[in-house]
Amino acid sequence: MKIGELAKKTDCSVQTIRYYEKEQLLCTTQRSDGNFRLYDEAAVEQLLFIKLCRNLDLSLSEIRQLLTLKRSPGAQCDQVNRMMDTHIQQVETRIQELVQLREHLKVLRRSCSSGRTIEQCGILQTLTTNQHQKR
Amino acid sequence: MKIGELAKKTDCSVQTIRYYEKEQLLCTTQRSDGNFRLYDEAAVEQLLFIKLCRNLDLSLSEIRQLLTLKRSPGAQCDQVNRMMDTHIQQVETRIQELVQLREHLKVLRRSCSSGRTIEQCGILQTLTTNQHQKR
DNA sequence: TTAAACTCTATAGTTACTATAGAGTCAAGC
DNA sequence: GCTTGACTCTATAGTAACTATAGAGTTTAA
Repeated sequence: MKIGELAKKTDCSVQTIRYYEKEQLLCTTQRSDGNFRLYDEAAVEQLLFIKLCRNLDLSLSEIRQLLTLKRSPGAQCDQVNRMMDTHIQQVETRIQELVQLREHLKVLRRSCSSGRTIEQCGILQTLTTNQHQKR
Repeated sequence: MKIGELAKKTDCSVQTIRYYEKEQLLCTTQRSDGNFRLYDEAAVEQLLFIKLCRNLDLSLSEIRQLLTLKRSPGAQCDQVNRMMDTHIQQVETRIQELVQLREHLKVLRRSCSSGRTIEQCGILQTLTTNQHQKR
């Protein structure tokens, strides 16, 4: 199958597939006489695996590691578990940051109302005041 | 004051200050005989304002708009309020996405335990299975 | 006077793509 | 055989908000 068909099957853009190849997430494939990339079912599986990982917000580098690990089925899988733990922790941290940010934004928003001028704007006043607090 | 002093006063890197100037968040300043940028207290205030906005995760483009608005003190400030509302909504959405992602990751993590091999790894098995769910 | 510390511009790198230009390939219809 | 359209190829630039570097010039203190 050519790249367009693979793209359709996996709901991935053609450019993204070529990008993944360049980034070593997909191996270089056979080429046709006219220099077109040719793929098989294994490529579909691999690409779907990559997509699932991306949906989990794993980086391409992390996915690359997972793909490497998959190639040694007898090795310990602790590294996979550790990667997930670290990743979960990062998501957790980001959620907490955003929750705080949201509260900060809401407080700020409440300091203004409609019908005011820029000069009277509670938001701009707060941001311009010299109390320069951090996140 | 030269750029290094401004950087120290605002806890901003020298490169970032030059970058902000290029991006029109800071106006071009006077230069010394030796072509060094020279700043005054107003620049400190402006840069601190930008930093506060960045801490609120506002984009440089949004900050640029705010700075423009600040220059017409008589205009209505509804635009500022709308920008905040939109921004709060975006943060809200992102939090919800991340909370879902976290749950998904936790479920996945529970499918594996220590001491397994790659072949037995619950995480990799789940990701390799053909149930290709979306986020 | 000379060395250290500072500043300047311009450029490349980061992440994970997306978009484009310009060229080649292939299949179907005339 | 020829043309047209759909597809593919490579290479390059753009995105956001910086960070890092090279190579040059300036200033200040010893």
